[in-house]
Amino acid sequence: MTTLKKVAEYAGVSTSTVSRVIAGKPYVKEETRQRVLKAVQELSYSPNILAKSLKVGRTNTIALMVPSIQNQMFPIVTRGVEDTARKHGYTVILCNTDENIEVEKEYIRKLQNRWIDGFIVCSMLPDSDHIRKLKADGFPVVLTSRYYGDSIDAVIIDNYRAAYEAVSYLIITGHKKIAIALGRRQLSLYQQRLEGYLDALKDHGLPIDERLIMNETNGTNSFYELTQKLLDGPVIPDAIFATSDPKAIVVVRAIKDRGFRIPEDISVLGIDNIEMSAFMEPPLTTVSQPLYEMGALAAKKLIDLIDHKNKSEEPPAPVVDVLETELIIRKSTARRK
Amino acid sequence: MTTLKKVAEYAGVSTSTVSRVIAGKPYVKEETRQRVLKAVQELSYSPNILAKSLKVGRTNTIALMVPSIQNQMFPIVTRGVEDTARKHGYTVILCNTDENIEVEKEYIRKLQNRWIDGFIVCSMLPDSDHIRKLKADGFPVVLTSRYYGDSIDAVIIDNYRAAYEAVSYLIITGHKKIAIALGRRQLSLYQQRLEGYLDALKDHGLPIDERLIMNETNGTNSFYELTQKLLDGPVIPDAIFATSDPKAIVVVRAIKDRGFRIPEDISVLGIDNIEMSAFMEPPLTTVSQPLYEMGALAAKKLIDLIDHKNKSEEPPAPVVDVLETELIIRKSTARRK
DNA sequence: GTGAAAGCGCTAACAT
DNA sequence: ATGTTAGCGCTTTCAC
Repeated sequence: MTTLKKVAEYAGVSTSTVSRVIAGKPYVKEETRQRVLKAVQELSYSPNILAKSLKVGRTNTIALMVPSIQNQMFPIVTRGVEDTARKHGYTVILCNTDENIEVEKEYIRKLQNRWIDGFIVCSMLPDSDHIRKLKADGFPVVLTSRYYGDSIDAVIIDNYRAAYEAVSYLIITGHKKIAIALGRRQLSLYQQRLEGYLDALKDHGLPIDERLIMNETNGTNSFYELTQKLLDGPVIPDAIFATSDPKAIVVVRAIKDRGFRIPEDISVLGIDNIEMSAFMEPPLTTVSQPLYEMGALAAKKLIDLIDHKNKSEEPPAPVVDVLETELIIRKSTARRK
Repeated sequence: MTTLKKVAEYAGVSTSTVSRVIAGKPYVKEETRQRVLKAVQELSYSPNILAKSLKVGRTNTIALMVPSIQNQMFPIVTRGVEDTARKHGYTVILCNTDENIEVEKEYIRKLQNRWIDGFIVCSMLPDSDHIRKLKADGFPVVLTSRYYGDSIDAVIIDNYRAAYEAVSYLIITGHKKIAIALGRRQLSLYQQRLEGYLDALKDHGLPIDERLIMNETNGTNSFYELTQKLLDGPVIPDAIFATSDPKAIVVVRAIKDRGFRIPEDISVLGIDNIEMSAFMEPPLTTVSQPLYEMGALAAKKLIDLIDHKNKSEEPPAPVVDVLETELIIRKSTARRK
């Protein structure tokens, strides 16, 4: 193991000089610099990041907390985070929480202890008070995808509006009985998407039929049964608005397996625009979220927060960034007369 | 910031005693232990992992290197790795290399310096000599998905056999003109899949037609054009064997867009069994890789290597584990008469 | 059983 | 322009 000290001895200088050269600091004679660099080369020295981090009090490492990287939204967000982090010299630790608050707490407990500079949290739950506490303790935190209140920086989309516009589109294209495949209402993003759905119906003078609201019971796959039950029931929808693309996929499967055609009998519309949506049969009409940009911006904001903290500045007031969504019209929806 | 020292002072003992209590070591009077624990509680102390790591020479952190987490294989592998790592008290750093050897090198250079205990590499390229060097330097490394030679521990599948069996299935079910959508041959896994394809044809007395071999030019999407060109040409296949599921998805899209039916006109068969395969239209016949298990086993092996190293034992001879694959028959293939 | 002290490898005043 | 030195917070002999 080559250390700074050995390099210093080898080059016949002090450790501080070597440290200066490594850090690219000024005030080193060119000749000395060359001698040190030669020593570094010959001993193939590379600095111990750990020792440095211990000394300077940060690690250039951030943690990304996601419900599960297997949810197809998050690989894209993750790339946004990682690319941005790498560009700024940061490394990313990946944490899957499986929506389990205990796992989340455990990760925070473990990582907070001075070896993570900040957190990007995609897995925020309404009762994630430990995350609020983290922020309150002055630890850099940025939320994305989900958020609750303005006390923490966040990067999100306008879920209400996304749903409102999606459902309005269905109404304008002639649909009268629009069902919704609704995610867990505890998550505010689904609550908001529900409200967008309800208000769109209301504003266009369509009645709200409780029987058309499918509430997630046991994970995304539960919509398979829920959809089939709906189709077996008294009131058959002419469109289903799925509150996420993975849900739409399950809904589509269920509809086909019951022998209905998409979009001729029933239109399906999702939210997310995950890669797969374009390759389904039929390709899915959906509302695209700028997932990569969300990750990238969240990382950028987090790094800014960390920089502030390093300069011992007061953290700026939290900002919630709302990114634009876009309705992507494909073949899973059709005009009704 | 509460440190060990403060806890010691508060409890009126030495730092070594506190350290012993924290580490759960014996030789501490019960009464003292209680006093220390109380101090820990009241000062809400939690140890600085960084300082500990610097001292003991390891971090309980491993790095996972993947081509891209957006390739749908890798989220599953990643979960296998992360779940296993967490169970053993390890944290995972995620590195996307985009098949770029410079990015890979940069990550290794940065992480190797004593703050990563080991690497799991899914992105190995034939000329990734820096990874061989890593291993040769005594650094714990496990490959998965790809490997080159037996000098490094690895967890893989039998790519030759997977392809051989897949193509044999197509032949047995009556297909005569089987095309292949072949990934970059530099990657041995695709070379092996090609050989499995060729040998299956040979062993069943079918001729090899170069025109039926589509070589990846510019990423997975290049198979869209390649497939369409093939379908426009003189020799129309009755089946296409795609050497990965993402390729199969693109191939299916191209076939449909050219107006052929699957499986009536052309059968399609993939390899991977990513989640999406079951939801395509038609659901994809494919060879499943135990992706989660590969990740989990790779992590387990790596942690074993790390444990060995910690005990300053010689590393055991590398073992290449070959996991079982399984042909999953769905609706994208049909019997020909 | 418990404490004193050395030191992991590095950085950053402070001196010179 | 360069060197000296005091730690960062922890573990771990070695003494007592």
